[in-house]
Amino acid sequence: MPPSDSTDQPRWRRRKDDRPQEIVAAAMDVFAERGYAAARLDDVAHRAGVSKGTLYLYFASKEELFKAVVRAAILPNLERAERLAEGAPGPTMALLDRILAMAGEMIATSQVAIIPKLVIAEAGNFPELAAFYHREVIQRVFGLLGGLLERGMARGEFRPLPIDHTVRLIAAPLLMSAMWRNSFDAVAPLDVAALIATHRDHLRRVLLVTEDAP
Amino acid sequence: MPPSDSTDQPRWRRRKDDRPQEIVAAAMDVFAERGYAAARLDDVAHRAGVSKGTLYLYFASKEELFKAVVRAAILPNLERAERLAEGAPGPTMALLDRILAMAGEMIATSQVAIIPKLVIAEAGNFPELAAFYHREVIQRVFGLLGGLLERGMARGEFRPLPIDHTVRLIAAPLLMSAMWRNSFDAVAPLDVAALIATHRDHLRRVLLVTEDAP
Amino acid sequence: MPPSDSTDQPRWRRRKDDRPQEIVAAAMDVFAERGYAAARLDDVAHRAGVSKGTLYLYFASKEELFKAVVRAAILPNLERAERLAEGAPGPTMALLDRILAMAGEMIATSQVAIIPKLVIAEAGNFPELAAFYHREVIQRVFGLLGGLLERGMARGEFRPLPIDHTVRLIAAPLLMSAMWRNSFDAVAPLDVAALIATHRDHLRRVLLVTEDAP
Amino acid sequence: MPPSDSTDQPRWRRRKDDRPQEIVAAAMDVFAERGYAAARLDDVAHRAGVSKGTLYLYFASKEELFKAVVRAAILPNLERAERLAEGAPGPTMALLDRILAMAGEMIATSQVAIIPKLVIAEAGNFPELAAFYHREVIQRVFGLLGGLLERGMARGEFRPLPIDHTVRLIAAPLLMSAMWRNSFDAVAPLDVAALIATHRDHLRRVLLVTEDAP
DNA sequence: CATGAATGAGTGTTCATTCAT
DNA sequence: AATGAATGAACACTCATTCAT
Repeated sequence: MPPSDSTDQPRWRRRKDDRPQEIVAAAMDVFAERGYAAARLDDVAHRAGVSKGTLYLYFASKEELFKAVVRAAILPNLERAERLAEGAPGPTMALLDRILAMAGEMIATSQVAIIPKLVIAEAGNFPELAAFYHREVIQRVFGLLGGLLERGMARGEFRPLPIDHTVRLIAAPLLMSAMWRNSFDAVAPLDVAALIATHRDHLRRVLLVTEDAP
Repeated sequence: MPPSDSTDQPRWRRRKDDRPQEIVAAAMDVFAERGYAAARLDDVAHRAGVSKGTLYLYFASKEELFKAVVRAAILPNLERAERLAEGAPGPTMALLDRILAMAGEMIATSQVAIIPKLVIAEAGNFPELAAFYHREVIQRVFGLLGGLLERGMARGEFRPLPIDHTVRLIAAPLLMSAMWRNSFDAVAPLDVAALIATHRDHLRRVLLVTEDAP
Repeated sequence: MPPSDSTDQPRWRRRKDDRPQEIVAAAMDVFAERGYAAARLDDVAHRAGVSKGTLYLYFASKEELFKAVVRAAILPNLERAERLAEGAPGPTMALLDRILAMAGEMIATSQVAIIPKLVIAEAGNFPELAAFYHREVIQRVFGLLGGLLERGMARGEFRPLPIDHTVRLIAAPLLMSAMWRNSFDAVAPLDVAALIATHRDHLRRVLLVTEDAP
Repeated sequence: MPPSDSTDQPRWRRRKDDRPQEIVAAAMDVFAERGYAAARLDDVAHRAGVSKGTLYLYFASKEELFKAVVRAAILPNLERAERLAEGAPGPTMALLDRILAMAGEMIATSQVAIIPKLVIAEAGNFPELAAFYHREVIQRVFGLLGGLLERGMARGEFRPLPIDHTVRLIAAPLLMSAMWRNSFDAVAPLDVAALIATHRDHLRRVLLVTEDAP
């Protein structure tokens, strides 16, 4: 038996404050792999290293756990993006570039890209969740992008365009990438960064006034 | 009771050849409402007006029924779109406009827009279905759009652009619309046609060589 | 292997119409042994010779099954007693004797005496059941006895007494016997018939006018 | 911080000797409301103002706690009744009246009337408890009443009657009242005192020799 | 072909009990 | 003594699938 190093903790070590996050992380894995309905709480518990009963100390039901996963995954990233966009100086297109790049990297490398797929898949069964996601996530993303567009137009950088539709058209390839990564990537992997780069090039032509008459 | 001859048809004659299609139609409704996992075959049978056992005369399992729904919903529309694109004369952008309009209308009005959501949601649980859908649907859609792009470039109508990425960027708003319609439309309805129209305007700037220097 | 006789039926023999009654009978046994909460539907199913799922073909929940048990056990006996009391001629005390004897025998020999105990035990958890039982059973029993009392008084056989209380005092020893049989009989068996006989003797002194001055 | 001396009492001094009684009192409430099986120890702990673990410092299991509730509720009242009956002078019927009145008031106003219902409901699951209750409660109640009957007969006040049955017939309305109060009182409240008063009137006719020939 | 009664494995949830602190 | 986080066995209920008719 090898000696245990100094960080060794008895396996019953109570880490009460970390538990909810550990459970949420495990749940995200399982929901990501199986979808909401097919995910088994047994698996979540096992992956979190706790018993099934422990789940219910922190989350009242599978549905509540699901909502916690959505919140935990989305909100920090959203806040990061909003901070990025808020006080920044310089050309608006550069800001938009940075936002797109950040989103692209997140989609390419992190688990959170699974969330929209999960929410969309279960929107019919959990209308309340759909409303929450629309209000707390989609509206904020759209508001963020819409603010950039308005800023660009106000500064004469962007052509006048219908904000609402353009925002959706900016976001659509991100959504598609997130979906693809969690559905068809095993069949045909997607180079998200490259796709987003081309998206950015296209957006330049669509948005910038200076592109019009080179 | 006299024996009936062989041509005798009971007046409650079941249109036995229509059964599978009726079942598939009912299944599409139910899958659309609940998602694959939460859909109950009881409901499918009831909506199709048959018994649960009858389902198994035509489909070996829930999974096979699901695949049949996907095939039945997608392939006819896909063939229609391919026919539209194939032999047509005239400017490529006009062709693309027609394809987009057709897709937009389908998304706005028909049930089939639910399919991508279902496939994406269950891709993890049914990798074979994901592969099938990628091969038989996505590849063909991408091939269709890619062919148009190549045609446009060959005729000097379109600027040279990376085919593969551009195809995805053309398709992304369609996917987003399909998703939205089946997830958040109850919360915030989407005017698909208008969104696609703006998309078309943007594409004009991105694709057409003549837009560059008016 | 001994030859099976002519009544032998394949074990999958469907006896669709009998199923609910078989299940109710099994459930009565299990509820009687364990009480409502401690009764396991697995046991009920096993005792009824069906699978657990089959229970749910006929009863929507454990609670509904419980109500069905109560109804099935009580109502036939109640109707029998009411028929006994209704059209009968002769002295009222003789009628009352017959009712008491019948009740005593039922308590002594049949399963149904378990029902009041079950209902009383669960009245707090199922107020609706309590209301049903009060309305459909207790009120009818009290009405039956009250009718006899009124008849006896009208005919000058019985002394004038407060109907409502007297009815309860007539019923109380029956209830006690039913409770005892299903609680303490293993510890100290009760001779229900003898107790009821003494009860009848006491009632004679209480009720009859002719006993007063022999 | 100065060291406290040995007589120092923290101001939050727990009355540690009262703990078990507080727990028993809380448990009685919860058992009364829900029945044994449906009662949650969480609720008991919460109502007693202690943690769930503390329960197990004083009671080895839910079953032991249940027995403690039964003992605590019944024995003091029983002793009170026995003291009432023992040394008293005067007519036996007056004594019996007082016993009945005391029992009636207890049933009408106190929690303890819930106990017989609980014991009877769980007698099947806890035969040992049933035996204990029969031995320590029922036998003593019957002994108490039987002693009164014997005294009355010995003094020529009461007619000769079978002690054992008559005791049960005296007790039955009390049991019924206790049951009713905890089952159907919400549906149809019972005036226990009035019922017991009528019971007393009936008993007078049954028991007293002088009533026979006024 | 068609039925629908029957199955039984599977899962979310509860709660008495334990035990490290 | 007291806590309360953690456990895990237990159970009601669901539903895809089967099969005798």
